[in-house]
Amino acid sequence: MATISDVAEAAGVSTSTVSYVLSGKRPISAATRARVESAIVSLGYRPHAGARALASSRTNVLALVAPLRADVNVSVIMEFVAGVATRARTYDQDVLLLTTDDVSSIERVSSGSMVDALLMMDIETDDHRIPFLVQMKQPSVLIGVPDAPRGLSCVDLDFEAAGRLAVSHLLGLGHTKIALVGPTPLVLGRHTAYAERMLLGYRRETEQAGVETVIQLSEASHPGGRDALDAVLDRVPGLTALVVHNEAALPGVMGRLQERCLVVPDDVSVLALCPVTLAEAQPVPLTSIDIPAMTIGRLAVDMAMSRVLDDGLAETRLLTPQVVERASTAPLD
Amino acid sequence: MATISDVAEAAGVSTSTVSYVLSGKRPISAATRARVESAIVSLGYRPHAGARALASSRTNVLALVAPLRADVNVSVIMEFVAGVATRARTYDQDVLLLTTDDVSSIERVSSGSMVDALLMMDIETDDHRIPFLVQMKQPSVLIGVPDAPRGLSCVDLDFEAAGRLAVSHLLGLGHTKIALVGPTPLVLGRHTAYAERMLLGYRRETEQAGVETVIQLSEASHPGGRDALDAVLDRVPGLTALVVHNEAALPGVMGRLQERCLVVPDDVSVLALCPVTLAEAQPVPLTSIDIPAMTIGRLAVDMAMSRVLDDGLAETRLLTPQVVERASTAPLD
DNA sequence: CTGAAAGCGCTAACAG
DNA sequence: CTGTTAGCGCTTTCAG
Repeated sequence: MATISDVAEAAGVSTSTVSYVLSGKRPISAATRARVESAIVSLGYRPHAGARALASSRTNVLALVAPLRADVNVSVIMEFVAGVATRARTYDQDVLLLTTDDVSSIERVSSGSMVDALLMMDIETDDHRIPFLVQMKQPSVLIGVPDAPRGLSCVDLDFEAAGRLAVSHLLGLGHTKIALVGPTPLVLGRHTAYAERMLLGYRRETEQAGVETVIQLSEASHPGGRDALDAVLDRVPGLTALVVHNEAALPGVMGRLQERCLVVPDDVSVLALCPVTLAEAQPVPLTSIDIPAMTIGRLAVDMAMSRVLDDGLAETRLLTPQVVERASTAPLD
Repeated sequence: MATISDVAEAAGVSTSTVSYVLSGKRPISAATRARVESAIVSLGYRPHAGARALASSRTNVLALVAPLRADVNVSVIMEFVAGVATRARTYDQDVLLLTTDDVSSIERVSSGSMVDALLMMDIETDDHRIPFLVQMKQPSVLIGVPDAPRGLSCVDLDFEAAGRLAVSHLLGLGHTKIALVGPTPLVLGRHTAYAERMLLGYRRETEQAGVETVIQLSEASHPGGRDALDAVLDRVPGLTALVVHNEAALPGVMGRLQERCLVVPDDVSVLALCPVTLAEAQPVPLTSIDIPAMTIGRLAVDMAMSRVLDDGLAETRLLTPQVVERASTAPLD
């Protein structure tokens, strides 16, 4: 492998000049630049990442902490990851993937100076990793909003608003016998922030409107969705509308509705909280509140890089949810 | 951050001793080791990854090239990634995720000495990246088998055998009116290796048995699966068995069968080629040939590390497919 | 606008 | 069993 000295020699300049040509951190005459650049090309020179990191304390790598739980919304995670990875490249950053949520991985990459910043998914309301993130030398961005961000940057869909919006949208259509098919007990058991916030919004809006409702947790699987629907129909006689916040259970819920000869939206309206791709892929295109995972991933990178590059401030950004009407909701009679 | 000199000073030894305590590359007396280790702990010392990479030309990072295409088997990819990430940690390696399949990323991480080895998914029969992988200084492992591996390591399920096995299993049950719902035209259009190999096996086995069959490509979506099933039923009057090699279309196929009042397995047997988790999550648990994505991911890491550590030889490993009987297949009358 | 040279923190000869 | 020291390849003062 060619080194910076090889390039310098070939171009008849010093190594620092080569370095500055590469970084653009000081003016270089056109002639010199040209010679250096052609030397770089002809030698196939690439800077050594480790050497660069050592000298500059910048790694050009972002850590993404993404627990790959089989039980949860695989497609959402994938979208996040895609958004992060793509956006990272626009800052000339690569992505180091950490799939465990234990603190040791975080400490390793942080203390080992392996990354410039950390992005963390699957945030819990009282996340045990936060104290570590707070005292790291690298900035971090939470994808999800804990109860106490402690000065960390956060970004997410406003899930509380989404919960409210789901309810108010159905109320607006005249439905009052409504229920929620929610996340798996596991997700809630971990106090996953987005799930709790959505429930909170859902509850507040129903209470405020004075309508009774039922919240049915569901396993994240086809059979789980079927069972959840059966339970809901048992618990809410005369049900006319359903909110579903559980991607994996969605097909089961929809399938079971059909089996029970309940036509969507004539008999039951369904509003899903899930990525558009999923909403559109159902047998009946679903009215939905989108989870803009790709966008959130991109924003997370932007926020991280603003802190890395410009020493920007921490902030919390909540994206406003929106209902997109498709074929699964209708006014009550 | 504490450096190795800080530790050496605190322990009253030289930096090389600290280094050797850490690497275990030469014997250290128990007493010295103890002092060094306690110094490490009390200072919270962590070696600087860049400095280490520079001095040792080992990064302890593996690159995973995993194009995150929305159209394809999201759950399979996730399993791979999980298998790779988990196994990597047992070798004290981290995982750098590359989500584009262009050559420049590969060159960047390779020439920049960012990684110790590369794992590459989504291999095509005549993959344009192979020439680059061949001349890299780091070893690489293909997850998938191209036509000409050119001395690279490969690992995958034996998809040709899987295609044959799917056919022979159904023939063994007495079915002769069989069809295949295959991958999306896009996947085949890219000449994705696993898809072509499966088709090859499927074709060979049917030809050899002298049975006619139909191969129906399908979009990777619920509606895609529905359409594919309709097309198949059109094209094969009296169909009694179906092989499905398209995870995302599976729910659509199954749903449409039910809509058309075709009972599985009484009227139509279904054999799926997909991860177990998916096969078990269907309304009717599917007889399937498992795609052991997690295992393949683990093996890929093992193969890569054997080349990194022991300078092992390149090899191609094909996992033998197996049918697991569940509720979706039955003998013909 | 360019060069010289001092590190960045660690590993691995080499020397004892 | 341990210490000394020469790099690894790059960035960035400091000097001109």
